[in-house]
Amino acid sequence: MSEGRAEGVDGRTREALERFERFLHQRDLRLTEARAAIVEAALARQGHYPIDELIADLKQRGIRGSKATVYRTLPLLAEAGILEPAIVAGDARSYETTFGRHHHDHLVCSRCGRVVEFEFEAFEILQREVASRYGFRLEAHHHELVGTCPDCQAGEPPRG
Amino acid sequence: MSEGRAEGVDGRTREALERFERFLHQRDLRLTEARAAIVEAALARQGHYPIDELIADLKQRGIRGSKATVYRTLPLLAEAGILEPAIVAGDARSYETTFGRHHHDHLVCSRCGRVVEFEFEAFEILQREVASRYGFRLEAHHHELVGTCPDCQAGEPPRG
DNA sequence: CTTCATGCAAAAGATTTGCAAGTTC
DNA sequence: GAACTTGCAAATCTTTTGCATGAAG
Repeated sequence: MSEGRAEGVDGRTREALERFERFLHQRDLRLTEARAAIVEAALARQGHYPIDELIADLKQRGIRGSKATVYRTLPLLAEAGILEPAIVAGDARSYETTFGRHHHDHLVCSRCGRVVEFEFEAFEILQREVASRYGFRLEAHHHELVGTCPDCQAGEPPRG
Repeated sequence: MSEGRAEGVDGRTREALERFERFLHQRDLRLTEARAAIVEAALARQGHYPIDELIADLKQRGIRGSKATVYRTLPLLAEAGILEPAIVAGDARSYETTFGRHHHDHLVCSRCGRVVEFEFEAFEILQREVASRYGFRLEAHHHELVGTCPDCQAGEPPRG
């Protein structure tokens, strides 16, 4: 990174870059151009994305960031609290950019793959309850509901 | 399968074999020796297991069931409701044998990997609530709490 | 200049597939 | 016999690593 970075980048992305830079400094690592490009690509993404889509995004954009660099950077971004590995029910590894977003969980359509986000405070409360019941200090959770969405129910063939 | 199958097998395993056989019949597939051996190995397992551990079990036991056959059989067992892919937070694909067991969710220690199972009816109720709010027909859910278990908290170095 | 980062290509794993030979109905 | 299975090896895919070269402090 030599010139003024992050031109044309929105506020959330800029904040993410700042947070990442702080995080890296703490470990004597550096915010390089390649890493910044990956942050920008991740922040531009919505919802869940498999790693190779992120790599494709990078190729389309500036062209910087090799596959290996992306693989090396994603765990750092996760540790820095910028993104999270997404629940995987067997398919390819995916991530979700969580920086600057409210916590939410997901409702996934098993037919069409549509993802609906929901927030429901009662879950958070009960989760703390369960953790404390077992003496655990709660750090995170994965919660995903799977079902058939209204559209797919409508287009469904009558039960055979 | 020619000789009397399932000798020395417990009731739950026998029921699983029966269910699987019915499932296979519906599709004009067959309950072969290799498939039965995989069912037995899966039913003998507790908790989460990566695929290669199941394969190792098979090698130890009767020696039948090649890697490819196991990979081909696991999705069938999942469809038959005998096991389920386990939540994966990034590592290797694992399964859990659910046949004949109460539904439960998991509390996982992020330090030592210990897994505690819990049942909490309130979650189930709220999940139905959320699904119906969005018009989804609920089919399944993945719910995992991540934290530090009591033992690991005790053995923890004082905060630096 | 010393340490860290990158890209490429090779390596390592995990999963899937093609196919000839063996089973089951 | 026709249809379904299996095991093996080869083919794919995904992710990780080694290393020489290029930046950053």
